[in-house]
Amino acid sequence: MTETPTRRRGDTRARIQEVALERFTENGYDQTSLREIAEDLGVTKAALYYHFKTKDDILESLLSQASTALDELVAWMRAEPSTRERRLEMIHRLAGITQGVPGDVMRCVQQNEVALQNLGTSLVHDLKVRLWEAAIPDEASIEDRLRIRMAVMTVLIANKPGNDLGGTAAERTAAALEIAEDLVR
Amino acid sequence: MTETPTRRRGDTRARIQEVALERFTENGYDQTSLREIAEDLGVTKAALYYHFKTKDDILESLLSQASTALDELVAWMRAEPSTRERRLEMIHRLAGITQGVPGDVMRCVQQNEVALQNLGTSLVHDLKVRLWEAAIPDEASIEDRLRIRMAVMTVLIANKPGNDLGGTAAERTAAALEIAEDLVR
DNA sequence: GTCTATACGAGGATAGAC
DNA sequence: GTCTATCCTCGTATAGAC
Repeated sequence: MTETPTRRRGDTRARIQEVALERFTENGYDQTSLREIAEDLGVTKAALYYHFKTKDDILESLLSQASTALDELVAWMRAEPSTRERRLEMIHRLAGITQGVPGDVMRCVQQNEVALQNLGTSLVHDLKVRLWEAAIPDEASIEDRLRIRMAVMTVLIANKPGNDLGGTAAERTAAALEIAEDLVR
Repeated sequence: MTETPTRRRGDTRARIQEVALERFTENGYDQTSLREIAEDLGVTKAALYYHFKTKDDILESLLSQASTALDELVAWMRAEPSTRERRLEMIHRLAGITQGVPGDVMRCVQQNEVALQNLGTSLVHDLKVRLWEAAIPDEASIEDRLRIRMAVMTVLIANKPGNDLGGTAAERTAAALEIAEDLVR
């Protein structure tokens, strides 16, 4: 019954996310203006405000996928006591997530760490922190706490955009997992 | 001959740096406005522009101390071929710098990593990168490159403000150096 | 339901008076 | 050496056309 429009419509929200994801990842959240995004789509700034409450809201919407995957990982980690085997398994799963989630989303998360910290809504507030806190056994020393943290960061850094480590994503991840074996104990 | 002014003057530049250092470290570079700094000093925004070319310029001026210390470390590292002993010594010296430099400056550097990356003038551009590049031997594998990088980051993270690792600065640094021993090879 | 037009206050920055 | 006045862009908000 309803006409199919000649130009694709109703996907404006998705197209905003598309452009924002690219810009936020490439140039950073703070350096990306709403005007820039709007012009790229051929709409006005105000149109963005129909689809999203604020600029922050756009960023958050991009993170839901990564956030969900990491939430599940945190839940999995918390389900049973933290043994070395489980900690290592967590690191491996994390590596899978960093590559599994639509690549650009994870890159965007890492590229905008600081912007994320300044988001009041801590639903996505410091995904890393929640992760390593779940992994730290109760009686851990400072060194052990730092070790787990560095293992998590090694995996993330190995996949960080522009890290100029060279090699393929698979090679970098493999190297990160080797190092994590040394770190986690 | 020249009158001593009733209120101290001529030190406005230094006072700007004082306030900026505190604000940038506490609230972040992007979240600190020039109006905020100016009002705190009882001057106008425009006055700041007499002493500094841009807002970025203020940030850069704060970093000169840390930058100098790290430049020297890079130069030292490059002076001789990179052996394991030298790499470890470099990490130890780095730990000394992170505590030796007037504490707040180093904290400011770490608190504003991203802002620094966006500074065109790469005099201070990614202090860390210059450091680990100097430390990496020519034929290093991806894993070895990543290992050195993580060793540097471990030291920096151990001293990062708000990392909630607990313990004293000395304890955290000691832990970081232990871990670095495992990483560097 | 989707968007344009328009405006506001705050941001960084500049020219020029004093 | 410091300020006023001004400019452009930013994120945000609302009224109303379609």
